[in-house]
Amino acid sequence: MNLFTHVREIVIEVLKELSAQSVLPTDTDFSNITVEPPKDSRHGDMSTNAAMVLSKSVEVKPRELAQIISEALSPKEIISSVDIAGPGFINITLSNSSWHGLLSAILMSGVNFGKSGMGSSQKVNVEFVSANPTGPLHVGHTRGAVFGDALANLLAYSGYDVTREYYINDGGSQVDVLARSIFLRYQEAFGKEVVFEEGTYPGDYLIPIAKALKEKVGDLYLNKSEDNWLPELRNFAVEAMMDLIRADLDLLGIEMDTFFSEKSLYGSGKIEAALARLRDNGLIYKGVLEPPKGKKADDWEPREQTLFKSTEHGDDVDRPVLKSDGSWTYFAPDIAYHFDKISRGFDILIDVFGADHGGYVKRMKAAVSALSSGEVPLDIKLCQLVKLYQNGEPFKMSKRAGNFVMLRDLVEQVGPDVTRFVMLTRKNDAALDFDFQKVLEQSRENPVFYVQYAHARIKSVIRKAEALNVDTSDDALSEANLSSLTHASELSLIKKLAEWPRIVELSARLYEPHRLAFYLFDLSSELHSHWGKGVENPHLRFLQSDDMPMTKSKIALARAVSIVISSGLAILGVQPAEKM
RNA sequence: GGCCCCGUGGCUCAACUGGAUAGAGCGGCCCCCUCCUAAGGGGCAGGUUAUAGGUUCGAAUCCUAUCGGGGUCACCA
Repeated sequence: MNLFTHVREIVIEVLKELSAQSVLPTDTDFSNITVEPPKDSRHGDMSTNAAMVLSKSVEVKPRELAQIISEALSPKEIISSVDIAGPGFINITLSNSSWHGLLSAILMSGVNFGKSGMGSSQKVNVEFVSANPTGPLHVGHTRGAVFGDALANLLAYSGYDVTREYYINDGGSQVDVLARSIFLRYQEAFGKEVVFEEGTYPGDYLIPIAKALKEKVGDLYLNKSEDNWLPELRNFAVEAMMDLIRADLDLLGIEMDTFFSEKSLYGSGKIEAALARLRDNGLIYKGVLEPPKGKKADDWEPREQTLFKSTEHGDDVDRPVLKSDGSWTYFAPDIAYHFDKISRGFDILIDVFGADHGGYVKRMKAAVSALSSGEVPLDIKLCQLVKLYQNGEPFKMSKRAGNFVMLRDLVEQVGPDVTRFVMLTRKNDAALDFDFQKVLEQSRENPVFYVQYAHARIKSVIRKAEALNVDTSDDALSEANLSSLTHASELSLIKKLAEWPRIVELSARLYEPHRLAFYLFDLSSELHSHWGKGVENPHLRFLQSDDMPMTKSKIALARAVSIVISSGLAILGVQPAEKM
């Protein structure tokens, strides 16, 4: 139940009546008309831009048109007053009873309040994390993991049929490197001295993997040359790495629906099929690329390659799909992978990439556009880098020294809730500063605790109400006498709750889950503020020990707030606190 | 040099994709536990939204240029 869309319908209805009366042209376009909460609550409950949007087409000054519209609007039942302000805003104040009706509706729909059919069961594929299977996840992957998961939750909540997917890059030469690195650790496990040269992975995490290998095969590979063990070790290594990665994701409560192997594309004919599709559209040709402009490219030399004409679909230059030696580039299987997603029948594709893959966006979109004849939209959400700080100092991570901060370390220290919430309290395309020490030492100042505390306060007060024999089931509460909730502070809490469905819808439409985190913070702030007023004014406390019907009404309000907080936290993947 | 992202109080970030007097948190200063959880509440100070033009009823938001910061640039994945 979204009160804002409801009121918007009323506004549109009124406008249609006006065009029937020839005040407005019959072909007027109403699509730009919005009904929103005004920034300043003194302007009323809802505000519409209708007069300003339409004034030009009818050649009437905005304020005059606003006058006409507002007169037609005022008799409507749920509206208590209409004002005109500023350049032509029509400000609407709803009757208290309509707010009470909303509160009752929230209690009756419970966790379903805010869910919508907006997605109309369209199939969405959200691909995220997709880290190379060469080691455990580190902090850099965490943001994309949390973002993708929250986005998937949000879309599912909004009526989409969501698949979470992980693309395993197990086809390339980095897997050879991994296998060789494990082989070194394997030799080490037999007491051999080994040297980790440039181009190997020296990380400690391979030691237990090598031990497991030793237990499994004994000294079978020990003094053998590479061609005896490389293929087997590749598989062994990737499986071991994926176990690590799955365990890391599990720490954050993330569960993928599909793991898609790059390697499975080779030899399946799928790469050939995808490229054939492009070729049929005249988008594959042999040619020589220009050297990158302005960039010093000492080692650049003209080279004939097989190219995808991605420029026809918005890219800046055409992209090679075959290397000059005739083998696939990385791009080729990725094209096939996305073609596979399309042929699995997804209506919408979303890729969550790290910012370092920004240069990859245009070509991927070009490929999907070409392969689906523009039918399947691909949205790529880039998560900017996470800059780690320790005591305000930038924390250096070095690949060479192997001192990456691992996802596991992070989650074990600050917990999954803080990790998730903090990562989501930022727009995905803005860089994120994450101060280890700050989150650890000043955890009480962290927004996640603020929200959880609000929830815990409500739970506490509900427990006390139950001790006073108040029936706190949602059914009972929805039948409470809500009309006794007339204080401005109580009403503004209800009004904040009314925004929930539209925040969900907005966030889902823009693929911006961070908006939910900010909303929850605002709602919690409203709750804490209301709570604080109870100090001065005992009539505002939730528990009125000498007036049980009144207590029940106020508990109904508290319960509605907790419903929305827990729905919101569930989308973000954060636990609501019962007690603190 | 090309492309992508960012630039908003001392610091970290919002701002409902063009709306009204640009909002929060932290830090600073001042108040509030005889009271449902003070991990909280109330108040004060702090802004020419990097700069310069443009578009229009109206710009932090869109366009152009400039300046800063980050990312990325064919035979790696």
